[in-house]
Amino acid sequence: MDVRVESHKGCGPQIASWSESQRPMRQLIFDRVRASGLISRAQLAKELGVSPASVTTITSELLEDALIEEVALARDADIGRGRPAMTIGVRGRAHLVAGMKLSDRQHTAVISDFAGNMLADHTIARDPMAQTLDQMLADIETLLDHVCQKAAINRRDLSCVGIGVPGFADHLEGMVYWSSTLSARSVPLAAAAQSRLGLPVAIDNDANLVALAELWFGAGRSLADFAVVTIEHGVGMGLVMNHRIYRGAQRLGLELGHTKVQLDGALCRCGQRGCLEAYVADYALAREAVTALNFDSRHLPPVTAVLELLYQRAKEGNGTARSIFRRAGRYLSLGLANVTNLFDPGLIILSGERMRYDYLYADETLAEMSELVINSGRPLPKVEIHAWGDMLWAQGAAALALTVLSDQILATPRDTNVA
Amino acid sequence: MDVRVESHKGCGPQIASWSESQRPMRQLIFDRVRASGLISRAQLAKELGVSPASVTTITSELLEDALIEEVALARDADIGRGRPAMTIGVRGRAHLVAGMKLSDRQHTAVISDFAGNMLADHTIARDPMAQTLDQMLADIETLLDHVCQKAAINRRDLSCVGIGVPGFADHLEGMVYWSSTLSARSVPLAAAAQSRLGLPVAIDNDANLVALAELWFGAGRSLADFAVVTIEHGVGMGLVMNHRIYRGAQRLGLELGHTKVQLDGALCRCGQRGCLEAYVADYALAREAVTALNFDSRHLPPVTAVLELLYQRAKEGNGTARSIFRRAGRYLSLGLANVTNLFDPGLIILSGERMRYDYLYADETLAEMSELVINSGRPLPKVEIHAWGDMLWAQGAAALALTVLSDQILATPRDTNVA
DNA sequence: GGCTTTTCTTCGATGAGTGAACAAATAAGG
DNA sequence: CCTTATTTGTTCACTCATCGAAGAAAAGCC
Repeated sequence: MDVRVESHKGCGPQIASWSESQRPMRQLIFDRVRASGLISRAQLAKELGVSPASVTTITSELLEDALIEEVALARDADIGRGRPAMTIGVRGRAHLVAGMKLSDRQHTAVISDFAGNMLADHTIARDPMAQTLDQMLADIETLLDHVCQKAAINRRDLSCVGIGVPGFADHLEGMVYWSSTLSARSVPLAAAAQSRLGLPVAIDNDANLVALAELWFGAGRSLADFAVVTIEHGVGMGLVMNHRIYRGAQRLGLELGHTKVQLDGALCRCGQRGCLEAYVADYALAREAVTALNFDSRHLPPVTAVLELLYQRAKEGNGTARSIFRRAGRYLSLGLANVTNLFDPGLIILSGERMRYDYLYADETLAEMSELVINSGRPLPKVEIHAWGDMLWAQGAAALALTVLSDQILATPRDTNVA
Repeated sequence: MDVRVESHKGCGPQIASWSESQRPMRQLIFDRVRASGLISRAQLAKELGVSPASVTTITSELLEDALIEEVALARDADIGRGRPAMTIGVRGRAHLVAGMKLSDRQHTAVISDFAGNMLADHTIARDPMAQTLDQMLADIETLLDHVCQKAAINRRDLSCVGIGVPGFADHLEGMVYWSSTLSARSVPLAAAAQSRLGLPVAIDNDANLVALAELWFGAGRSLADFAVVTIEHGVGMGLVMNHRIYRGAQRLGLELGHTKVQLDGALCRCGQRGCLEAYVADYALAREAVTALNFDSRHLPPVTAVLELLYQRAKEGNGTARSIFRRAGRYLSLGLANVTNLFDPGLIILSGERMRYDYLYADETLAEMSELVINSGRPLPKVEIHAWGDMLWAQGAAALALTVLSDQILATPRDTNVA
């Protein structure tokens, strides 16, 4: 009957092995406790879709390991009858981590406890010049010691350090392939810092840190997917997909600042032409400002001062100054439209100190963006402006350290880390 | 001692519930068998990192359900000593599915068995005009009946139908928000086809089908991440991430064709200006050709004929014709560079019948692309050209139907589908 | 003071997966 | 030809995570 020849050449994706796809419930429960701050066991069971029995078992293990603690709820909080809930939260004192953001003009660091409470911060200024690895390590060490002193702790009390750098950083490999702050290419920063500090170190691209900060502390906490676009000395992007940072297939993607928006366009500091960055980053505005405001090119004030002056002139009604911001705004809207067309996120967060130059994000810009997004028949992504400072980036680095740390602690078999 | 105030406001992403993250081993084993074509139980255990005992248990269940079958290996295949392996493969006869690709000038369909073997195909030509939903459903029904007849099966023997359409299609909701082939917007195509055909129907954007086809049958099978760019009447894109199709955060992303490559640029058929499509899609070339070749604008030949002529002229050395291809090539390289800068895939597959106009993908274009990709210190993605026809798209649709079908069969508790 | 309600724990049951032993089927070697 | 080594596949008792049900604990309500 069935004379059809059945070949067996196979089809379908060749997916990796079994063990990787499993995320143990220990981690899920811990993550949930940390995300909630304080939560009762009953609530945990409901939210995770797990039996109360399992929650009891696992939380008692975590309590025994002193990773979480029971906290009596404030008296006025529980309304309604029934046995009052005993809430649990992450035990902040269990571990301490540091987060640092290295950038062109300053390095910032924070100390955070295991529950994500910020205990201290510190900033050191620096010259915007590329450093050698040794210089950078020295800076890192100094900064770390200062912030530890502020938090009244010893450096050895830390369990992990997270570091964010501008440029091409591979989180997984711990490599920095290029950074404006480093003179050398392909630097194994994570390993170098780890041996210098005697502490576990995790690194990442700085834009990812902002995304992580929004995911951990900000607007993104309740969202599965959103994008963060940072505009500072360069233009960066971080993307959260399904509650995770997406770093590109080979972990060096999302270089929004260097997507081309114009063939043979404006010169970018990367050496290529037509990059988005070459139209909207601070140096792009500054170099036009120098022309427009007739500066003496031999005695240029710092970039921030130039921009401040340009902003003043624009507010006063100076047409040339306005047109500079105007063009940057138009290209920004084009860049955001492309992000929307490609990633279709539900929310785009614009971040960066310079967001206060509101010409950049004027309603005009957002309206333009909506005109450049292909009309798919569905609502456009919301756009939010978060003009937070460098502290946020360092907090993202702390969050990075916390993920690495807690994953490591919880993944290992229990009896090895009873300490 | 520790007077630090510990607040418990919580931090970290708020991830969804437990049950979703689990993918049962039944599915993993089945997927692996299908991917391998023929594989022994011992090999399965090794590749999945699972004990042989579990493999025996689960495969015997699958055998009982007649989803897989034992196939004696060819005599000359087994070299080496030890008990010869008994290989298993997906039982093709277990189910049949259809895949269809609807496009402007033709509709294509294939019949595939459960193991992914193509049994028959059929194509019907049509006028490039938008249809009503009823007309499209009629076309679908006719096409399906024809291809079933060729495969000598009854329509009711099918277990699932996969359909790909150009435009904005939401796979999850089964909605088509806009398509060049449909006159109406926001059409619930999956539901409509399902009730018309009396069969389960899954739909998707057509570019995703090519990505799926590459993932199931082509170069992408061994890769976790790659991108597919299709150039036909429009420019589409499919992305595979971690062995899965990525559809954008809200499932309508990856509209590469409508990313803007020029402010106030060429007019696109979407009504906006500066879309990549407006420079490299077939209609973009054709409208320039009409000017360059001095056609009588009242009696235009079909687009394909115009392009063919343009290609001839360019090959003969006609400067204007060459410049048309040249410009398209430059913008294509810009688009590919942006894909690389954002997604950083290891491989980009260029697909589409028109890839034979090799001016578009000349070494020149690829060289240009590499100059537009930011130099991260790591190798550029490979670019492959696959000039396959519409049949590939329909095969992708069949793969879509197979994923939906097998996930559904394997996810349900076992005893309910012993039939 | 009962009664209801909610939280949390205890304990036996269940089921998925494993390890180890063993049966089966072959090649290599004397 | 018979033994030995080797590989495949199965069986079965065991572990471990999770669940359901029952019950203990701690409140408010009447």
